[in-house]
Amino acid sequence: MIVRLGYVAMSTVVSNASPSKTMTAASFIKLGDREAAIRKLERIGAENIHNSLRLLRHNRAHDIRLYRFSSKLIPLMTHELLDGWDPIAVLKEEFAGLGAYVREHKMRTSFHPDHFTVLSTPREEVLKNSYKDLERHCAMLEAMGLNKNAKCNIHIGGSYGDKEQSMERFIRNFGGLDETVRSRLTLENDDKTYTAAETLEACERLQVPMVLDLHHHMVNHGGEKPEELWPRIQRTWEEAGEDTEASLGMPYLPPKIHISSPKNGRDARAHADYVEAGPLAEFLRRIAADTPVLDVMIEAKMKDGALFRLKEDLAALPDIEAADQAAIKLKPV
DNA sequence: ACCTGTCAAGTCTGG
DNA sequence: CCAGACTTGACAGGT
Repeated sequence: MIVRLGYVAMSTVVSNASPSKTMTAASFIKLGDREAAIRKLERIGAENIHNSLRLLRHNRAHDIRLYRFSSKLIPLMTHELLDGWDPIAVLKEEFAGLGAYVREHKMRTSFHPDHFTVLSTPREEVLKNSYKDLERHCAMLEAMGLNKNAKCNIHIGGSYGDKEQSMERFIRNFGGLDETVRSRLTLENDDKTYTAAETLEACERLQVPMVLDLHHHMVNHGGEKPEELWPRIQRTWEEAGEDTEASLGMPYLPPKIHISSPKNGRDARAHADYVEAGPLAEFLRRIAADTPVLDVMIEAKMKDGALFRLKEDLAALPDIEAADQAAIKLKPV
């Protein structure tokens, strides 16, 4: 089994390369001149895209093919103050340049809109904003010229005192999305409400691939072992790829999981600086026989710094070896 | 250069 | 019905 490692948004290795610089609504208003303030937002957006490209070059140099873009690329993109503003059209060239690099090097990229995007919500306003946010994220991927292999990952959302009913509402609201958006989504189990087994059921009903978060599963589960759910999770990925040979250099779109380690015993949900190799290696061994390629997204405070350390720690185990700077393979035992 | 409070957005809990 | 916690990187304003 080949395991490819990736990281999220920012680097702790490359300095001054934030892809998430922002502007507050208060300072937008304070500037007074609306047109000037909008130009400033666009400059920040262009800089964030430029830094994202710098990070992709860094990734390329270190064999990292898996990367999640920052959801804060364009500040205040869906804020009501900026109604009528179309930053994606304005930054068309910048987005196209970023996407061209992704395609040239056959990288796998994604977005993860933050927790304000909630399709299980009973509130009309929240749903409307969630639709808008998802549409904008997909529009950015379109502007990059990336096909359906570039996904948008979200959670099911809140339970509002009735988990089953909220799940049904999620399914209904999901159906209200445009097909072009739906076909880019993945669903991830969360650390408080919907477990991996429950998320998997939604994925099977909606025919959406599932991203298994092993850390979330550890703190929120119904007693199932992740390897027991794995064959079904893997099946949700079977139809998810598009033209993968040309765009990713792979025969299919590999399943993806998230990994992080608890910060400490007291707050088991918080993310630690680095990722412990042991528990991940244990899971990998259990699924290795039936999983030729797995993509693992690292969610640790030290970002790519944690990636390199994890790769070294994994490669030091007797049944694992390095495949390159950012991937490992499990030797058959 | 460094420190601290604040920030667009949502949900949950407790009062 | 409302305040505060949750959580993250970065701003804003201070020293």
